[in-house]
Amino acid sequence: MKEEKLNQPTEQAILEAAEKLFLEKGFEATSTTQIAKKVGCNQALIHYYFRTKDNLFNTIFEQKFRYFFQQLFNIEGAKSMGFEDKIRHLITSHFSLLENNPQIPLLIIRELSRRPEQVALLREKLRELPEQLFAALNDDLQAEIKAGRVRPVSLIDIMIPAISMNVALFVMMPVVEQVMQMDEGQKKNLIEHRRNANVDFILHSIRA
Amino acid sequence: MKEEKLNQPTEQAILEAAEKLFLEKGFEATSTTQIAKKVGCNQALIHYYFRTKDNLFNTIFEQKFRYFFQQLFNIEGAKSMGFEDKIRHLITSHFSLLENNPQIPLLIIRELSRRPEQVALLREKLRELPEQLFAALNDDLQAEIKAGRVRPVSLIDIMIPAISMNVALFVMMPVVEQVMQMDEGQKKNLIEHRRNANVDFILHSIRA
DNA sequence: CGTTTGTTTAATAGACTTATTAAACCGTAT
DNA sequence: ATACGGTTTAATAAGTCTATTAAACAAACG
Repeated sequence: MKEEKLNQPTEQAILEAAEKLFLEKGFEATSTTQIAKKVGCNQALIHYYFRTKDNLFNTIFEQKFRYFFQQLFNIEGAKSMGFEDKIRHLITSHFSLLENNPQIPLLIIRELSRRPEQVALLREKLRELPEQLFAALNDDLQAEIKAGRVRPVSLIDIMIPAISMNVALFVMMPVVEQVMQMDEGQKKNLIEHRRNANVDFILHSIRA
Repeated sequence: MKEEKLNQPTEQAILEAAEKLFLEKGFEATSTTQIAKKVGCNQALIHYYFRTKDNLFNTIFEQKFRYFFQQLFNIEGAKSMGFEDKIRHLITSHFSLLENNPQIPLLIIRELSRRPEQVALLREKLRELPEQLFAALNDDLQAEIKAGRVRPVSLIDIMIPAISMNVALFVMMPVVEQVMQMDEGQKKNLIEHRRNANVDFILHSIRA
């Protein structure tokens, strides 16, 4: 029986090498031979630990995925804030999460359509959110609207632009980087600017 | 010598089948065998007309690409409008272009990194815009700001959110569709709503 | 009717992919 | 030392992929 411990250095090394390659090139464009080469081991070893390439991919996908959404909904600390600070906190947290995992959205977009099993995973993860956060945030929003500090707008019409702006930045960044011939410093500057620009744009848009 | 006429029905059929598959699954995940099967012809015929798979892909990529950016910068009719109408026209035109070509952004994001030749193509296409439109639009913006109708904001900080919201909608739509189990009607409703919601969100955000 | 020209197909070479198998290896415990 | 466990490798099966080649086919022309 396979141990679940992962204390094996090679199994971990395979996971890490495969993660990098899958994130970078996608499932189809990555071969077990390439993974083995990156690890510095024999190709058969990949199959010894994970049996199939699909297995290996799913392991990584689920793990990255659970981590990503766990972080996404990990929004303690915003509870006692005022509305504007709460929005600011949520959006910048989302931004930072993307900054630290810039390739995950594209991985999901790329691979989800051919993997119905993992659609269920995403659906389940997404069901954890709505009641707790969404309802509370919506109460706050309605109060702000009633108080005349925010124009009448639905919560979803705030969230979609916020998520879109954050995700689009990191999904499109590789293209922008190449086309604009940006160096690392320019890229960092752009990201740093967008971190606040995105949330400011949202806040300006919803004020009454 | 190969004719450039494309009056060959099979050559056109190959282009159309390949376009669908490349857009749907990407370059790596599409085989010439699959293309031939979709066309209903022998696999060698693909190579008879295009010699290599890479050739075929590049032909399609460049064609789609030129069309996309030509449309993108085809913004006559906005000249004589007031500022708000001009912004509205530009953003909804962009939205409609994406609506009619929803897979092009993802194709570019997916394939551009491995194709430096086509980075040059994109760079060239992008250089056609800036002087004409950007400068004129920026003059309008500065006038609006001076007149106190728009808050102080740079043009790029308006364009990035606008493009991001529009692109993100169509790039993320396949995922949203699957996860939310939306039918065709719900999808249409969402798109119809976002068409105006996106531009309204921008206009609200920039007003003084 | 036969030839020519462009189109299409069958066959296949050669490279690469995933996955399996048996053998080699290596540290540990008897 | 030796036998045993898990680990790693070499070898290879079986399949797919791109691309080429030679032959079959069909329509137009002499």
